Amino acid sequence: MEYNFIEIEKKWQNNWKASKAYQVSNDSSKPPFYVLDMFPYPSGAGLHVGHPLGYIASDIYSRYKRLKGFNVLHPMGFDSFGLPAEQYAIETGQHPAATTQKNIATFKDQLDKIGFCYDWSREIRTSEPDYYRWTQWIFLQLFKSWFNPQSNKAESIQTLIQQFETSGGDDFSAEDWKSFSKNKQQDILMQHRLAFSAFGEVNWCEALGTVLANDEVVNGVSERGGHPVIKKKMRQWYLRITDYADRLLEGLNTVDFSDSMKEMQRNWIGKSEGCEMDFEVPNQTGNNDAFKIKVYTTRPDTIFGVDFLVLAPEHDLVNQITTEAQRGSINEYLTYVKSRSDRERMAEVKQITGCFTGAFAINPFNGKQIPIWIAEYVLAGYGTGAIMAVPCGDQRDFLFAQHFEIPITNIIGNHFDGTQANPTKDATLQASDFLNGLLMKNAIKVAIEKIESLGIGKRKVNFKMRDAGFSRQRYWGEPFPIRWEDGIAIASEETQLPLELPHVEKYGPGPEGEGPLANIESWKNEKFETSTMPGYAGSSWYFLRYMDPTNSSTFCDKKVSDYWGQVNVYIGGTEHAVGHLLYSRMWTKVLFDLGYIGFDEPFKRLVNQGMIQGSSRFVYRIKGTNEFVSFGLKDNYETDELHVDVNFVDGIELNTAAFSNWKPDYANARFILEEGKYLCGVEVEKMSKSKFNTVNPDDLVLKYGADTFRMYEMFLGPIEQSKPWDTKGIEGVHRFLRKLWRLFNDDVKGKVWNEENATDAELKILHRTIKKIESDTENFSYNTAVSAFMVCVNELSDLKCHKKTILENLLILLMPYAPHISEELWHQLGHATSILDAAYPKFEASYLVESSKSYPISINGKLRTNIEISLAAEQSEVEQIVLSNEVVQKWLEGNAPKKIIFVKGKMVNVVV
RNA sequence: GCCCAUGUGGCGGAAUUGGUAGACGCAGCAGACUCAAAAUCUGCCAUUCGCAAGGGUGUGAAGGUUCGAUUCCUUUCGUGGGCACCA
Repeated sequence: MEYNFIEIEKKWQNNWKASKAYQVSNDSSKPPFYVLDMFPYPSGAGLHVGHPLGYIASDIYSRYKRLKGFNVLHPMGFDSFGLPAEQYAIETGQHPAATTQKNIATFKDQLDKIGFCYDWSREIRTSEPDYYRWTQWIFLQLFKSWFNPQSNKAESIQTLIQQFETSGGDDFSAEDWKSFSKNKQQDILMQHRLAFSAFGEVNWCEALGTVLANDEVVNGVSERGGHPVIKKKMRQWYLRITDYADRLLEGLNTVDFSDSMKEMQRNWIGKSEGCEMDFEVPNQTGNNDAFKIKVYTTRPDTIFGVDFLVLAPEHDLVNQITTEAQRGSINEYLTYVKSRSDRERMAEVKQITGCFTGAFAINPFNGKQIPIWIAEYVLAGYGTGAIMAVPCGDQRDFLFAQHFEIPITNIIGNHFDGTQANPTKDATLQASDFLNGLLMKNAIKVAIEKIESLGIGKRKVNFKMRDAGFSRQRYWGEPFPIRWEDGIAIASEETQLPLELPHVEKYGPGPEGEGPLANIESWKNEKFETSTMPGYAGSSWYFLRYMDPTNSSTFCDKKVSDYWGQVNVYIGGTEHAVGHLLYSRMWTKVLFDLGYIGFDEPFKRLVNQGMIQGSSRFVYRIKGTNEFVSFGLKDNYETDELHVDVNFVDGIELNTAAFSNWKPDYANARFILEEGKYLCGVEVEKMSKSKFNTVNPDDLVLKYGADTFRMYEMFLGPIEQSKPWDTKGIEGVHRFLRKLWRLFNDDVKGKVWNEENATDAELKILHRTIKKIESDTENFSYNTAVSAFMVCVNELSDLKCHKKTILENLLILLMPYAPHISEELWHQLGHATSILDAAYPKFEASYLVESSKSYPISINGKLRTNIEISLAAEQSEVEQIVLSNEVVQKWLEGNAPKKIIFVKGKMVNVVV
């Protein structure tokens, strides 16, 4: 009987489906365990081999936990709002709802073939009204809440109103508050709401009449059409995530994420401590009102080394302080900056740009006049948008000063050599008045105290993180349940939700860059907000909905979320390190503060999967011809590099016949070969349809079966590591499964397994495997687990062990990895119930006890021989054995050893 | 530019806390079985010197700590991911 994986996999997939084997109840005596995948965006390209990497890992873990006696929640759904579907709609006229529907069907079909244990009865789609009704509801909670710094948590906006009514606010009294107009009151409240509206900059493309995503902007022009793109201020919604900055930092101490992941989040939040300080700018028009420029610095200790101030080009005061003489150049510079993205502005430090405003500020400590410049390396969004530049202590300031020939003041003596800045805090200050003689790091505190006592500034904690933009001028997203009346945002009634996305025929932008919803008359008449929510809205809370997916009275019953609790293990790519993970952490904290859930961190443990990259192949067409030249000869010609479908290439050798048949253009292609072959160029890059480097899992499942595919993906390498896909090697895993099969069945003789008693040697193999698989599975070290299965089956085959007592335990260990073949063989062994709920084998250490070990013997750290020594032997005994050894004596050359290092159970090193 | 990760045979990778570098698999080579092929099985497989025994070198590069470094430290180069409107 042969291993017919096609039949076996179909049989058990149908069987599990019919018996609802993967349906999970919210009511169980077993302890709960929640294993979650980052749900996919259902792109039109379908699933490629990169997607299942994390899904297989989580599937293995879920199945393993189920064997260990847990009630495992393992759901899947779709993040189905998003830009690509809309772009596709603009190009083809097909409604995003229709294409999304179709793409999801394809995804589900592909996922099912791999044999995942998802409870599909809990599937969610963020673009369904039943789902986004609750996204809108949570948005309203954010809108109706503020962050109370006293209680350090979100509270109803009503408590703030009460506070204003009884004791007023920062700069107004209770009486003032009551006298304010309704609009003014609402404006003030808006400055505290967790979801708020304000003006912010967007990428605006005049030619296309629309706002563009950063992705759609390439080198400062639109990807479509290559039109210029500038910054434009528009009214936008934001989430006040900065109020949660400290709690987002603290929360990292309570979760099990990798250190690098925590580091990335900490850096993103970017907490820094320093101070704000005012620099006066005498008003040149003779008015006595001087301007004040507020700078933020983390290095107030360097105050006597300030040689110039730099403002962000967008800074409010730029226009007012610029002198007439400089106005022309400043305007020119502003135009240049408008065309540059933040990224470009920070990245190209080699190219130093800036412009002098003509104005001078006064250093409050020594009265020195310092020139004020504007430069693109200062960003308006961070700090106060103005910095004090200290060239001797900051390399960027140093290069700027050098480039524009601004004289440099040295405040650290010979710690500064005039050729580069010294950014350390370990130098002793000189020429710094009251700070003279202090170490810089100690001077920071002294300087801040002085600044505060002089009343020219104050201590200030700053965050790099900015409030999160929450508006998109798009169609395919959640509508805001907000109407605008006389400039006041009015929340929809919660009972009126969902506010359904209206059907449109055209997806073009509305007037003035508004979203497509602005083109719908009824929508405008109702005064509804015309932008929609961003992609991360739906994904910020979906893990809660899986717990209680069909509840129509609340987003998730508190009793249910209390039962499941936090996601125990969350698996997904590092590309979400900062965006999605921070947003969902914030939403969870808000829902916790408001009492809707009982935990304030969503994910207890995070496992990052690496990205599977594509390995692209290139051919080289000689310019203006239909002739293709092999890789090694391409430098002799002028060529165009073209992606070629990786499926036409064996290694790097092109199948020229298949290539010619690929596209009509290539039908008459001619080839210049090297050594009779056409060789392709190779590059590792993102797996993408447009690069023709995608590999479809369906083909592999068809050819080798789902079990082989699952194990091969895990065998590729550590789960968290990125690696290019290579199908070579899958044969080895397939051979392993066939070898396993032959322990039970012979192709000719049929059944070969028996009920004999196991020998010690066989039990040793089994228990070593149990131990290894259990710890590897817990640690997500699946590549070594697969290897351990191979070793086990190799050894059992060598011993000709066909014993049921050994094999049935092996099957349970293997089930999470290769469920179909395990279930089939399990039943062949005579079991009537499913292997899905078998009991995990228990490891017995007694089978592995050894009495002696072959110790490696090194001379001066170099391995020279091995000696079998009892594990009970102590140092003196071991020394005796080692020194009498022939090989050791040869290396000693008659000398006595200096030292003998003996690590029990490990090794011996003789130092000569 | 900044942040994070990463670099080991022809290839994917393994190596517990600093303790035998190259497990397992792919590819390759030689052989067995076969009319033949597939499948399967056996052996070899970092590099270099050597008939062999045995020795030298070797974990991106250069230094350092240590009896001992793929592992720890410093410097440096390459590659991948992220950088706020892709998801």
